[in-house]
Amino acid sequence: MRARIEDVAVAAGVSMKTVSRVMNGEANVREGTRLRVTAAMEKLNYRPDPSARRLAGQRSYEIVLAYNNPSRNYLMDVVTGVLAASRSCHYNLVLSPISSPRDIDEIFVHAHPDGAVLTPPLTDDPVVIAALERHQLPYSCLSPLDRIARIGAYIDDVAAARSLVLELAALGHRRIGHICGAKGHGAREWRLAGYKQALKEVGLPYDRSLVVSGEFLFESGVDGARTLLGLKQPPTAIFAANDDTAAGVLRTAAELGLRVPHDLSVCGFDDTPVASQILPALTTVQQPITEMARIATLQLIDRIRDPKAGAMEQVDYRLIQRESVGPAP
Amino acid sequence: MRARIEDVAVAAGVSMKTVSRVMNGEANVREGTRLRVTAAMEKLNYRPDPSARRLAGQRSYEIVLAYNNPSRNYLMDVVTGVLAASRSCHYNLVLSPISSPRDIDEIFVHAHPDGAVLTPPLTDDPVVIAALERHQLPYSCLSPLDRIARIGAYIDDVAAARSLVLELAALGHRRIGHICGAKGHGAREWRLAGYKQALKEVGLPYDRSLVVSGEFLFESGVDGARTLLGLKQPPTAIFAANDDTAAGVLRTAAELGLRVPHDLSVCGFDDTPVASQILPALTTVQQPITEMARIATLQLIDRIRDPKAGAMEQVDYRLIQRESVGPAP
DNA sequence: CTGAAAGCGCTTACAG
DNA sequence: CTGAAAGCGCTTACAG
Repeated sequence: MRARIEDVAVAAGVSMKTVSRVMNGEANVREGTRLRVTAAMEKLNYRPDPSARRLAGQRSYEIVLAYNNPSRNYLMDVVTGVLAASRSCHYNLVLSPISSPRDIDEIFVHAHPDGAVLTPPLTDDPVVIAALERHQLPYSCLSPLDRIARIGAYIDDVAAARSLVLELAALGHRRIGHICGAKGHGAREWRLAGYKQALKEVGLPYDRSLVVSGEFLFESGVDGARTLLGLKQPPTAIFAANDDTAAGVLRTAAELGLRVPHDLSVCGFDDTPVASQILPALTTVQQPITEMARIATLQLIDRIRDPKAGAMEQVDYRLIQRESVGPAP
Repeated sequence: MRARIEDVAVAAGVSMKTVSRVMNGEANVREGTRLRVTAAMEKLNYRPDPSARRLAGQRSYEIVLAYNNPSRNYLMDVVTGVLAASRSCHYNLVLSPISSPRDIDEIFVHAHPDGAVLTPPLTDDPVVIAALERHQLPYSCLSPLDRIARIGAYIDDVAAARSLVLELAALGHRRIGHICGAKGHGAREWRLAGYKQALKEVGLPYDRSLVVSGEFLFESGVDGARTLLGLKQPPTAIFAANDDTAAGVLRTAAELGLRVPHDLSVCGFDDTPVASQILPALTTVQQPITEMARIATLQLIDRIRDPKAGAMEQVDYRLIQRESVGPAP
C-alpha cells in the first residue's frame, strides 16, 4: 500500500505537520529532524498525494501551457521543456489551446492553474495579458516583445538576424531581400531590425521594395519570392523570417529555374527538420527551444512561490551554415 | 465565490449525496429531483472541484497519453483529439513521453491515471502492455497490430496501400518499388501487405529486390531510393511507407537528375504538411488522426466506467491525388 | 522549533 | 428513491 504522510510521521517520530514542513521546504525545522524525516520518506518511498495537497492547500499545482497556432515542431519542443521543468518541481502540465484571445478565460473553467507559460504571439496579446492580470495568475513568457516587465526566456533575435545578413553581405550580395514574419510576433520585428541593422553597418541602402510581408508560412515564401524575384532588379539573396518561409522561397526559385545558391542565396531561421531535409539544406539559426521552455517554466515556479522572484533570461542561439548560401552571382 | 456541492444541495432542497448522484449519472434519482438539481447546478454555475472528487473517490480522472517517438505532426493531431474527448467527459490529459519501454512504470510514479491512450509502436510493445495489465490500467490504442483484443481506432492501411499501388499499375507501371516503414509498427506490415496484394491482383510478380527496409524517416527515403534507382532495372514508381520517406525519395531523384513524375512516380502516406509543400506535391493517403484519437479516447472512457465496454472502431481514410504520380515512362 | 485540531469538497459505505 | 455520517490525505491557522 502507498505510504501516507502519517506513516512517514510515525516512522520519523514526529507529527504530520513537521513532515509537511520538510516536504514543502519551509523554515523552522531542526536539521536533525529534517534528516530523520527525509530518511523516513526515502525508506517508505513516500510520494505526497497530489489531490490531497490541492484540496487542503487550495492550490492546483498545475501549470497551463497556453498556445494558439505556432508550428507543431516549435510546440512539441516547448512541451518537452515545460514538462521537464514542471515535473522536477512536482507540478503538472495542462495544455490549453487558445483559438481566440477570449478563450483565455476558458482556462479558468477547466482548471485552476497556479501559473501559465505563454508562447508567442499570446505573449503580446493585450486581451490575454489583461485576463491573466485580472485573475492574478503568475505567468512566464517565451520571447515576448516586452522583455522588461516579463519573466521567461528569449534569444537575441536581432543579433542572430544581423549575423545572417552580414554573412550574405560578406559574400558580395548587394541586393538582399527579406520576407517578414507575421504581424504581432516579436520575432517579426526583431528579425527585421537585425536585417536593417546589418545593412546599415555594411553601408547598404535600406530599399523598401526588397522587404515584403509574410506570415511565417511556406506560402509566404512562395508569394514573397515571386514578388521579389519579379522585380526589375531582383535580389541575389533572400533572408526569410523562418525556415518554412525559406522552403517556400526554394520552391519558387525552382519553378523559375533559379539554382540555389548559384543564382540565389537563401537563409531561414529556426532550424526545424525541414531545414536539413530540403535541397539545398538551409543556412539558418538554431534556437534551443526546449531549454528556453524549461528555463521559462522554472522562472514561473519561482514566481508562484514568491511574487517577487523570477527573471527574464537570455539563452544562446547558434548559426547553422549549410548549402543554401553562396557568393553573389 | 465558487459554488460547492453543499450550496447546490441547499438550493435544490436535497442532500449532498443526491447532488452527487445526479452529477455522476447514477441511477435511483426521481426525474423531478434530477431536474431540480440540474437547475440548481446551472443557476449556481456549479463545477465540481476536481481535487475533492479525486481524493474522495480515490480516482484521478486523469488519462495518460503515452508516446515514444512518432512524428511531431502525428502527435500534435493526436493530442488535439485526446484533449477534446477527455475534456468533454471531465477527464484531464497527462502527457507521458516514454523513451524506453521500462519508463512505462514511471507513469505510475508521476500520476495515478484512470486509463491510458497508446500511440504506435507502444501499442505493440509487450513490455508496455504487460506493465499496463499488471497495473490493471484500462488502455486504448491507435492503430495497434492486434485489433481483436484491443479497443481504440484504426484505418484500413492495407486497403489504402493497395489503392495507391493499383493506381500506379493502372498508369502502366510494371516495376513498382516499396520502401518499408519501421519494424515493430503495424503500419509497416499493413502497407507492405497492401503493396503485395495489389501486385498480385494485377498479375505483377513480387520482386524482393524492389522492396527495401526503412524507418519512416526522410533518410530512409534518401537511402532507399539510392538502392532502388541504382538497380540494373530500376523501378519507374516508388511507394514510400510515409510522406517523410517520400520526401527523401524526391531528394535522391533530384540529385540523380530524374524528373518526378516524368521519369519516376512517387507516392507517400499520411498527408503531413510536407506532402503539399514539397515539389512536386505528393500523392498520398490522409488519415483523420485527430478524429481517431478522439474516438479512441471515448472508447477508453467507456471502458473506465465499465470494464466490459469499449470497442475497436474503423474510420475512413482518403486518397489525395497530387502531382507526384504520372504515367509510366 | 514542534504539534493537535479543524477543515478543504467531494464520495463511499451504510441505513432507511 | 433519499440522507446522515465518516473519511479520502493533505494544509492551514493557532497554540505552545
